[in-house]
Amino acid sequence: MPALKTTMTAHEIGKAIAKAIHEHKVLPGTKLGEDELSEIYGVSRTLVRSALQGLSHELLVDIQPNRGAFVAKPSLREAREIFEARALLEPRTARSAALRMTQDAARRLQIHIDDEHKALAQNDIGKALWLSGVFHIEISKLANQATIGRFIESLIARSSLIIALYRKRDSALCEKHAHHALLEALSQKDGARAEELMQSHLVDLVSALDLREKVSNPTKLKDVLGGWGA
Amino acid sequence: MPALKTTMTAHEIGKAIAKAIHEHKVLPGTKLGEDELSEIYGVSRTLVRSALQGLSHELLVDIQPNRGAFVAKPSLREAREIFEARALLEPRTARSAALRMTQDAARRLQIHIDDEHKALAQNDIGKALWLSGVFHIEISKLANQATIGRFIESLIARSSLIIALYRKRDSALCEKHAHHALLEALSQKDGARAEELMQSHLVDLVSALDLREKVSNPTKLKDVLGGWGA
DNA sequence: AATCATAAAATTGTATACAATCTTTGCGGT
DNA sequence: ACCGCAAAGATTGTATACAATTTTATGATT
Repeated sequence: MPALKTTMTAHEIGKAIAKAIHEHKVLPGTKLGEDELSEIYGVSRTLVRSALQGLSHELLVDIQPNRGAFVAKPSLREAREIFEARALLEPRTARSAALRMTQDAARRLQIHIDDEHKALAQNDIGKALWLSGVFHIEISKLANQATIGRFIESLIARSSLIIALYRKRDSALCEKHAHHALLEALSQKDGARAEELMQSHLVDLVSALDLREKVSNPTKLKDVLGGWGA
Repeated sequence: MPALKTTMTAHEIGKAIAKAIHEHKVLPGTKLGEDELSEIYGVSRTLVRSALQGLSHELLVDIQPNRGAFVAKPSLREAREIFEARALLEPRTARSAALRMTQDAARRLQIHIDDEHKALAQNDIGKALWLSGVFHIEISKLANQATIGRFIESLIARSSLIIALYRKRDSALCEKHAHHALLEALSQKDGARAEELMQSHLVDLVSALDLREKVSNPTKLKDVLGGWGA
């Protein structure tokens, strides 16, 4: 058992909060009070603030001056942009990953997929969501392009916010077979197929979202509620 | 004249340092001491640290634990990755920008180009470099894709580090006409041409760099210096 | 009862104080 | 002279104290 660390670093705290966000343990809009967090992690507000500023830089939390930090609520516009960016970056990255694929990587990804299935079997949606994101990140790491990989990582983190906000009712999260098929293409070093699969996988992800403009126009509130006593 | 601000915010300090880096006022590897900066900007170390952490997140500065912050020195590998990423993102973004081009934007970009020429005429290389970067950023803003725009902005900022480290001797920075040609294509809403021009412009930028692997292998030092007294 | 003004409480923003770590300097030994 | 070691100095890391702002609670007025 590892010696218990005396304190957490700001980076670790940020990671912990990011994971909670990714797992939908805390939902968009949730206030992240500094005192509360410093209590939780047993550190002073200094480190908490540092962590929150880091998350704010990744657009995972929204820091409002003098009001505090809140889990970000990406707009519809941002949501669409993020998945457009993913559609631009990830398929190409999957292709690169396929070309550099190794036996060892395949084994690790297979274990990862098994974990995803286990989490789903236990109805641990949050964990499944997180693992699903990590799967995409692992692929981008295989492509060995740290720069683009960082972008993808950032996009995936924000995607979890979008799923929390805009998921269609009773839509499956990640089709079980999608990741498996991807792994297969990668294992066979079939770059073209990996690229295609990733592209369609992302389309599927978007299709599980409702990114239509909301019609609720406040000025029409009277129309809706006007006939209450008639 | 605006009322003189009592203090700078962390964000403003970060911007100021980033601009100095971009303009090659401070070169890669330079130590950014906290006391020194807090003296310069007239704030406590708290804000300086916040600013440095922000810059570190953008990979513009490298924070070494217990040792301090230094202007980042991207490796050859990173350098190549960054321009690969730019080649992936910017041409497509230029195309989008062309489709949304307005008279007003054209005017602003023209003024921008004039400023670039002025800076070059005055031999103010630093300012010219900065303006050149801002030109690319402005185009990406026109594309109206904030997400990808942020990525591009980050890549351009890091590019200035790469230029500082790897520029070939006496290579022209930005061919004068390149930006002008781009503006022309944009003004004509010729997306395809803008995309092409941006692509070749980036190729030109890379060709002004020396991204070959350095041959200096420490084990061969003896070979090089062995014959000193013969 | 509802609303606005005001005061108290809570929270964030910044500076400072102290602790931990690294760097430099000076000394003694070989 | 040169190397290693130890103490002093300088710098970063964290916590706390105080200031500024927002939020909530209270109460007077219409």
